[in-house]
Amino acid sequence: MAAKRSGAQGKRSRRMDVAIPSVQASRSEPPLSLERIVATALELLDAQGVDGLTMRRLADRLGSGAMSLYWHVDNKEEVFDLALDAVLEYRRPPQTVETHDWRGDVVHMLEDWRASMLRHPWSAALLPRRALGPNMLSRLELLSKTLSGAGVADADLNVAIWSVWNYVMGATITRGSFDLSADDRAAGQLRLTQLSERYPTIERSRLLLDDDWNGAFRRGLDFLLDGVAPRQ
Amino acid sequence: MAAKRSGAQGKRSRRMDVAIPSVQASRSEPPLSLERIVATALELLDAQGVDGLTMRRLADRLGSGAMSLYWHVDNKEEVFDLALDAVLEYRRPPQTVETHDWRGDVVHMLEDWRASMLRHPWSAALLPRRALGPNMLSRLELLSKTLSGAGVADADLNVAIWSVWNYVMGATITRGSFDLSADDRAAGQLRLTQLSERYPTIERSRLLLDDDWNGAFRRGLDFLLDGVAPRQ
DNA sequence: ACCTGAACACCGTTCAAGT
DNA sequence: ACCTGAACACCGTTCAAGT
Repeated sequence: MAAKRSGAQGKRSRRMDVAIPSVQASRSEPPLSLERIVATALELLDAQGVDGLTMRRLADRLGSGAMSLYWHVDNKEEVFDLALDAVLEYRRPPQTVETHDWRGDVVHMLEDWRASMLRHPWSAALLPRRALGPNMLSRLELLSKTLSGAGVADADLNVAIWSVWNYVMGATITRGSFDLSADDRAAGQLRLTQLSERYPTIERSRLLLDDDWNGAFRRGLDFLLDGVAPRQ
Repeated sequence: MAAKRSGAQGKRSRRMDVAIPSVQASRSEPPLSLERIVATALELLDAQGVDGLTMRRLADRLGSGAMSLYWHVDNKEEVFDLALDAVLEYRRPPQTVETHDWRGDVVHMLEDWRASMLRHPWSAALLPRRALGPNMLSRLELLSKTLSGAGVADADLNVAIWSVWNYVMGATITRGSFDLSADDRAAGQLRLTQLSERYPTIERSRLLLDDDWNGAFRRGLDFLLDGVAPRQ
């Protein structure tokens, strides 16, 4: 609320609106733009994680003053929103033949969603805290349409989607954070071994060292899909 | 690494180690202690959320200087760890008769876990980022033992546990954050309606307005458990 | 239209010092 | 053993001003 100016304005203003800016003084930085800001934010986030993104650092990388960002963007949260939605863009597979393999389609969509987030490990944990951007909505729409086409009744559609959402988000958030600290996990398992009288079962199964994330994801997903929309 | 002193030391030092402290000057604050710090941190987190917890504010509520906390605690992260594990304490149900209803036991454990986190909506999003504390390990141990007793093969145990973990965490994190912003969701659905040519399916099912969280959680969980360990 | 620096009200934590 | 204040190196953002 209380929208200032900016936002959309900043976005369109670069595409030959008024005049072609005189050739940029030698090879100094190109002018600021939403595109450059988002791209650089992604770099920073990938390199330094969520806490690494700072308005000041971001501006620094862009070769501008910290406050210049605020003409293009309302606040730091908007930077997060834009970066997040950039990650979630869905490039549909090259519309091959009409498959009627809805299960395969769904699995593909979900694995692509997960993979997109894992490519930017900060993104999954951010997603549930933010409003759903257009790219995420598109993914949900496509998922919903596919499930619906697969015969899931309208009354069951929301449960199906949220179940799958919960599973994918949980898997990806966990994977994204646990993965960063493989050392911690080894240390954890060690501590577990020392306390093996207290945690015998998970010590024995080496729960904390298990790292077949992809396999576990896929197998759990199959269980869930079996229930959500039984194979025909 | 590089452990200073403190930590465990601070913890035990209050229980009549040296001498009974002279009756606290009138009714001013009791002395600092890990217990008080954690309890107050919980209050602050419940009231203000993750960003609301500040070492300075925490000390303020405790009637001490900001730096006094650092004798009891290594850093802010440790405060989070302690608060988180406090939330996850599991009070087992009054060991009634030996039930052999493993499925009921598992469902109870998972619903209790979810409910514990939802009572402190900041906690779920924190859990995947932190090392697993003793209370969480106990929960996993109990879960593991129960599934194992229900006939899940050792080779499948980790997949089963991580699947369930993923689902519960995803559901709880999502619920915890979406719930805070019911207005946003209504606004989102409104925006969706305006864009209904772009997102017809999820617009029609009113996905963003669905709020039978408990029912959806339970139904999705049943699907998953059916797959993880088929009803005998 | 776009960018800037100074300033404000915050942070977590180190350090040297108090009792 | 326990607590403290001053200080450092940061934050996000407002504001009034520059071009």
